[in-house]
Amino acid sequence: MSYAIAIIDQLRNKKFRITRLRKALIEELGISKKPLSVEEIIKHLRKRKVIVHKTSVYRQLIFLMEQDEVRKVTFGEKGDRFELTVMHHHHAVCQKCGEVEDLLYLESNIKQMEQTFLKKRFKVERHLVEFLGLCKKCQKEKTKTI
Amino acid sequence: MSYAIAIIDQLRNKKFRITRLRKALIEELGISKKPLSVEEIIKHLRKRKVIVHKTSVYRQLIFLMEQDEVRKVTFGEKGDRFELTVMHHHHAVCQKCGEVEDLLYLESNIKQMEQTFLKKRFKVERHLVEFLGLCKKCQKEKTKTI
DNA sequence: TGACAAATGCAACTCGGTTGCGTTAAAATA
DNA sequence: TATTTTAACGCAACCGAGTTGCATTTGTCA
Repeated sequence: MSYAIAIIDQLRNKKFRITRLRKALIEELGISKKPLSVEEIIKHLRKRKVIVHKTSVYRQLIFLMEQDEVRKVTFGEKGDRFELTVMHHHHAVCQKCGEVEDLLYLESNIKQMEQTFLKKRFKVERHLVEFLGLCKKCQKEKTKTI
Repeated sequence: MSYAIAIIDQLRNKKFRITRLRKALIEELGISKKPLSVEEIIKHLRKRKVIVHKTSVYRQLIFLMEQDEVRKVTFGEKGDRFELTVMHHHHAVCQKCGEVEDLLYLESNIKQMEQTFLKKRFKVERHLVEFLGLCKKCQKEKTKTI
């Protein structure tokens, strides 16, 4: 199931243009199981014959973040990664094979932590909760990590 | 209370040289209440008359990370930040005034989350747990965030 | 279909971080 | 304490993710 159609509709209602890039980018993020780097985005788009300049991708991502449709996440690598806001959750990232697992089962823990802030009167706008390590497979064939 | 002396001693025992920069850097990280950026490190060192090139700071931080005495953390900003491993905990970062509060009271939540991974056989090597938002003070005088 | 602003492509740029190499200074030895 | 060795340093040049300015293209609406 993809969230892309709803997002595109919402943007159209807000009178924003639906360009080839904007549409394809939202669709790609909507079907990706993990947050994507700009490099990955360009590669994926190329596969579906949408050839774009990195500048346009960055500007598009900034636009979508302003509309609160996209969020930046970090796995402690060099570059940033991006995901649809509606798909926001947390990840276990294998440092060797790069496999990403969604951590749906942590949501209650995170909610619980955010309760703590209510008491402290700190208004949480954003959180980073990611776990980096080795997946089951890669623990066996242990070599160098990324 | 500073952790610097113990760390320096340990390095000396491992036959590493204790240079002016190495010593001053460990001491600065040891007295800082928050993880520091390289820019901040250079500024702090300058105040105590230790003038160093950014290259040396980066190399020193890489060395200290290899020795597992220092960790890289990210607050979702441009650059990275660094802290002593023994001081590792999590933070609430105000996006306006930059104030950083240690989240000692989250440790039990994080331990709990890591329990989850034991069941999944995912070996956690590192985690990112940071909360970004507005502190009590800045919520009142609300303007632009960083 | 034409007009117009929004979005795009491209070149040049910024800036955090890295690399190569010649120089300096910790610390072991005499 | 002077001498030797080599780890650590400073500097210049570089790398690459992300940004900016501007001319060109394209989505939308009359």
